This record gives sequence, structure tokens and C-alpha cells, in this order.
Amino acid sequence: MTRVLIVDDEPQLLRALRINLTARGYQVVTAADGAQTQRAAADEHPDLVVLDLGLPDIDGAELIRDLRTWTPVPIVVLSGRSDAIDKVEALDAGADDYVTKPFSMEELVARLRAVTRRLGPADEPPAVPIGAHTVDLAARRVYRTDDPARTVHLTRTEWQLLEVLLRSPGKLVGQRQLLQQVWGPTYRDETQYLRQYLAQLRRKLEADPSRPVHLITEPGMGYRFQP
Amino acid sequence: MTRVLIVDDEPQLLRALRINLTARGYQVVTAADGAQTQRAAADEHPDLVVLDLGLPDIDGAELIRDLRTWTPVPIVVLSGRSDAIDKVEALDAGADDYVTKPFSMEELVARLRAVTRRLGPADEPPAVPIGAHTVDLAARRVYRTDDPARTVHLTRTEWQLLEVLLRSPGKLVGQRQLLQQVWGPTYRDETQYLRQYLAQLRRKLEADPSRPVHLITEPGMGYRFQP
DNA sequence: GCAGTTCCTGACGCGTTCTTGACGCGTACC
DNA sequence: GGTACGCGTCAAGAACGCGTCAGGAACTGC
Repeated sequence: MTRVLIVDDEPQLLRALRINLTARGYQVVTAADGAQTQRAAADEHPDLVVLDLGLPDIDGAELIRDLRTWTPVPIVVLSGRSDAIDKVEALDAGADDYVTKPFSMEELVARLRAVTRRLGPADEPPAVPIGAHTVDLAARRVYRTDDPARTVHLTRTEWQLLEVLLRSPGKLVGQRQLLQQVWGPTYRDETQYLRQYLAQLRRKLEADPSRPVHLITEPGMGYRFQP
Repeated sequence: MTRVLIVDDEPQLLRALRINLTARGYQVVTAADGAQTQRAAADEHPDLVVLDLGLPDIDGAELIRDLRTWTPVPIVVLSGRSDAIDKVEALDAGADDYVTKPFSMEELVARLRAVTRRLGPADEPPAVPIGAHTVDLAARRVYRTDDPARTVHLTRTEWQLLEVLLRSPGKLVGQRQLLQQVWGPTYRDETQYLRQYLAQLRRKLEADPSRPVHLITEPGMGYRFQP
């Protein structure tokens, strides 16, 4: 099921979108301003963002650029303004489509289908082995590979952190990106959180936590999950 | 350069689009009906198709569906009809965007940039070979070309320096530019940093560090990455 | 309201990385 | 042939970032 994040500061339009998209089989989460959007985009990892411009706390194009620094999620903009300059700014900031109000709901969902179609099989690895354990992202479960009955418990923060790393196997994930996606946009410089929780993940997953082979530190840059 | 196939049966609009897109750096090929479109899409391998609905020989949605059976090339539809039903049909047939006439040229090219951006990263050179090693900029990883399991570790400063050089393959990069981009505006004259770190990069990447063939010094000017 | 867990925050030691200085060599220019 | 400049190399101290521990705050379920 496609999970869509709807961002709008008008409650009635938010309500109308929620009802219509839910009826069409989308799973809906909502946000009403820029801060909530950042938060929700990080916490809920939506497959799609529907963004109404004209939020109270931040410029729309600014918000799009900010999101684009750390997530490639498709963004469809809703706006009452039909000037070419507004469209160009939003699209060049990183939006994938721009729909002007008033719009037909049929057209909107057709455009949502069009932008999500490109992502195609966005399937994620169902179970990743790390050392003696296996991480099942979908089931939110970690168990010993040799004895699936024995599980390891991870806290919410540990899960979020691990998930971001596992989504880019072998690739370096920057400190700011990790902090942004796990703790939110206001924690981008709190690198001690990363040290803290990476150490915990290593204690729970690595065979020798003091000599990690899967959760690698790249000093000054970030961390890397090595399959 | 992006190669775009423009499909339109009105010569004047075709001409206007050709002029405008050529001026913006696109390479333009054209077609005037469905049959020409099929052939041109096959022969010219466009990166992008701009398709005007209302062709003489075939229904637009039909043509899109036909193209989609064998090519994933992005398709942006132009149309005089603004009914939701038309948009839905074209988008669901496989179009990536739908622009109604009259439209601003600025908006059109912004939308072209948006749809090509999605495909862009696919054909970017993610891995650059240097001697016996391969540099993967996206993953921030250097490994031996013959044995990807064996990696070479680069520090943050080394990465920043190497990245600047690799972004301009074959071109000379001035000392000041390097210092500026890696260490910041206040270090423009600290050329000993360059000597220091270039030597380290050569030790880690070049087969014979004392006789570099990829990281070349241009005395008095700067350095050059030779692929 | 209570107990247990989870999260936040500060401090400290250690290893790596960065910075800085000095020296020899080759080349270009005088 | 001499000299000055720029480059490569080596070596050292300084600075930074990381892992770790520990205590208190906030949250959760009962």
C-alpha cells in the first residue's frame, strides 16, 4: 500500500484529501506546517508527499530544497498560484509535479500514480544478516540466525537509526542525514547521539562490539552499513 | 546534452518549440505523426519525448501505451484539452506529465527538467577507475578493481580533495580553487596543504606514487585528474 | 502512583587526523 | 654556472572526533 504524506494548513482541504485518498487505497499521514513535515517525512518514510504551498512557518520552495537534501521521495505540489514563476521555482527546488487549485481529484490521483509509477518496485530487503543475527525490517524483528526463536530487542530510536543505515547498504550515510532522519531537523549537530546509539547497536548486533565489521565509522563523515 | 523528441502536427508550434529548446541547450529531433514518432523514438534514442495530443493518424493515449510497451523514456504531454478525463487517460497510459495549452515556455522546460532529473542519476558515472583501484563517489568507497572486498581508506580531507579533482576529469583545477573548496576561503595560499594531501592520495591510489599517471601536477598552476 | 525502560546530557581518555615546520631536489630563469 | 622558486617528502606537536561510562530526566505500562 502506498503511504502518502499530505501537508496542508487548511483543515478542511486536509480532511477532503484524507477522505478521498484513503477511499482510493492510500495510507494517509498528515502535517500542517514545515516542522511537522520534516518530522513526519523522517518518521513515517512516506512513498509520496503532497505539499500545499503557503505554509505558515516556511516558504514552500525552501521546504522542498530542505527535504531534497536527504530524501528522494516524490513531491507533488498543490498551489493556488498558477504563475509560471512559482511553478518553475517549486519544480527546480526538487518537486516532481505541480497542480494548481482548483483541481479535480481524479487528476490529482492520476498524477500521484504517474510519479509513483517511476519508483517502480521500491522493494526493500526483507531480512538482512548482520553477524550472527538477522534483521527483519518489515517485521521489526531481530533474531539469531542459527536460532530464530531467540530475539534481540531494539528500542525505537535504535530501529530508526539502523533502518536508515540498512536502506543504503555499503554506502556512507552522512552524520547530518542520520541526525535529520532520526531526530529531526533541529538536531543536525548533536553528533554525540550518534556515538551513543551506534555503540548500543554494536553491543546488540556485532560479534565484537569493540571491533565492528558491519557498522563502520567513517571519522568526520558518517557511518556505513557493510553487509 | 539532453536529446528531446518533439511530436506535433502543427508546423508553427513545432518550430517554436524547436527554437526555444535548442536555445536552452537541448538537442531536438521532431516527428509529426504517430508513425514518425515510433520510428524516431527507436532510431534516435531520445532522453525525453514532448508529445502533442491530437495527431492525425493515431489517438494520443494509444500512442503512449504503444511506446510504453518497449521504452521507459519520459513522456510529457502537451494538449489543448484541460478536462480531467483527458489528463487521467494520458497519465494512466504512461505519460509522466501533462501540460495544457496555452503554456509558458518557462514552465514547460521546468517540467522537462523535473522529469529528466528522476532518470538522470541512473546514467551518472558512479565509479571512476584510478589505476588498480576504483573510486565510488556516491558510496564514498575506494576498492581494488580486481577485488572489491579490499578497500582503501580515505580521510575526510582526502575525500574532499579527490572529489573536486574527479568532478573535472582531465581538466586543470587551480590551486586556489582547490584550497578554497576544501579548506575554505581563508586558506587560499597554503599550497603546502595541497602538496601534503596530494602525496597521500598518490600513495593510496597510484601504482607508483613517485611517478603519478592519474593525479598530475601542473607546476605553478594546479593539479589535474587524468582518467 | 510506582517500577522499569528508554532517552538525554555531560565528562574523560585515547587514537587518528590535521596542521605546521624544515629539508633536499629538480627545474626554470637569470 | 648560479640562484630562486616550487614541489615532494619526512617528522613532530596540536587539535579533533570517537568510544565509553555514568547519572538524571522523561516516558511507558501496570
